[in-house]
Amino acid sequence: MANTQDDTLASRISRVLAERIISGALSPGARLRQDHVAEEFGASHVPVREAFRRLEAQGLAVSEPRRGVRVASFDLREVREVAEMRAALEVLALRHAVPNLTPAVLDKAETATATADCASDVRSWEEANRAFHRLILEPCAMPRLLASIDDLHAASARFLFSAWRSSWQPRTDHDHRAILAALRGGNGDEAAAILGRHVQWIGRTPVRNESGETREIFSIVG
Amino acid sequence: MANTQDDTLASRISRVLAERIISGALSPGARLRQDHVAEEFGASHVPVREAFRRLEAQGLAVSEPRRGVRVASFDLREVREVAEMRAALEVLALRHAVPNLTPAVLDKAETATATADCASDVRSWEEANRAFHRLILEPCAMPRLLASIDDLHAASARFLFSAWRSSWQPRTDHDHRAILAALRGGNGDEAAAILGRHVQWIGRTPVRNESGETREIFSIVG
DNA sequence: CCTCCTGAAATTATCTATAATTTTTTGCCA
DNA sequence: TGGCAAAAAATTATAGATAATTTCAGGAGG
Repeated sequence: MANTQDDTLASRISRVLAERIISGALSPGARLRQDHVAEEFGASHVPVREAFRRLEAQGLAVSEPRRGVRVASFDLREVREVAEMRAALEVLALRHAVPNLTPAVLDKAETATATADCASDVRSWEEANRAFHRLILEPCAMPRLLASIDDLHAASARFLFSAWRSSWQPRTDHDHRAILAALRGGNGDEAAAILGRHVQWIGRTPVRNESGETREIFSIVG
Repeated sequence: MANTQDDTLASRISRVLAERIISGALSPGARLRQDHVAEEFGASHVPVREAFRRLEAQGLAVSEPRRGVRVASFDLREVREVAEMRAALEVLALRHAVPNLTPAVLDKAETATATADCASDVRSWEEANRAFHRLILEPCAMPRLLASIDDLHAASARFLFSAWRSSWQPRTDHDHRAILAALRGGNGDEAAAILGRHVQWIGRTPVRNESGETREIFSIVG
């Protein structure tokens, strides 16, 4: 087994459910029935309820008393809200990270960007992109700020996977390279400015729905 | 009774415990024992555990698997972190609130500031101050952002009550008035700039501890 | 054919009781 | 006094029960 030591059952359940919500395996509005989840994980309802509370706090689920828990819905307004919050907080984190950035970290970030550029599917692009942002922000050493940014990245990833369900168009991330160049040149203000603009960029993806109509779905691509 | 309908037991318990943590009735590092809490509220351990998860998400408690839950500790670095996060997010919220601000809202905010200036104790000052910030930010209509700001205000209040345990020195809040003047004059950028600087102001309070030594305790006073 | 109502089934929220594990405390002995 | 072992307490989890509420399916009536 080798999995029963580290942390609590509730947190394992919440991680698995979070992953499913982010990936889109659980659609917005879907009900999360505690007894079904409990049965699936071979657990009782107590840890399941605790997992639900965590998902609620992360904004991935909403709960109405006596009516149960549902996967949170989202719309263009929330995509914009998350983009702006990420811009504000990531800029703050970067400003504090700048004095602690080492060439080694910047090299790792460069590698992450290269990985993202080569990604052939949206899942691996998201993973590499997130790694890039994490790498350059982590040295700010502000745990509460980093935790908030992580939650916003989870929301971002959900929007992204919902827009690019299967297809993915590889792209070269010029912003990431410009940020790295500015950081290497010791120009923290410029790097922060590019990052703020970069994160707020909202991509449009044309999507054909069941009835054959073409809609545009919006997501954060940065 | 009239209290058993509205919401769930778990959320009531978490509200009461949050209130105690913020007010300082529960000190940093204090253990929260689920059975004791359950007994006090005449509840079983299940809703208590759910309440703990919410406190954890709000940053008011920390949980170590198998070792239970404790009231979160904090230090000057976290005070600074919360101040900077508040500055970043409140500025963002104000920028979006500006187009929706009405004279009625600004009048209410002015009243809140007047109430804060007259406050004779730190509790009522904090309440009025929070009302001021809420009033001018709420019209941004960004629920996720406002929820984050609320959590940061809870943390701020905790720092504040810890610094000004009993005493409180009334003060006239010139920043609040300057913000209102700028907003009335249609100068949103200036209002946002003052707000950003205002929230980052960290007050120092000399405090005498048990051994008679004088230390300085820091908190956000805005 | 659609709408509204009703009753059955499902679900939530809660409690009690219990077990296994782990941590903390206590108390003994050197 | 210090260190170790036993006892006590606490956490995490299960199982089963119950009251209240919501959901849903089907039938009566327009």
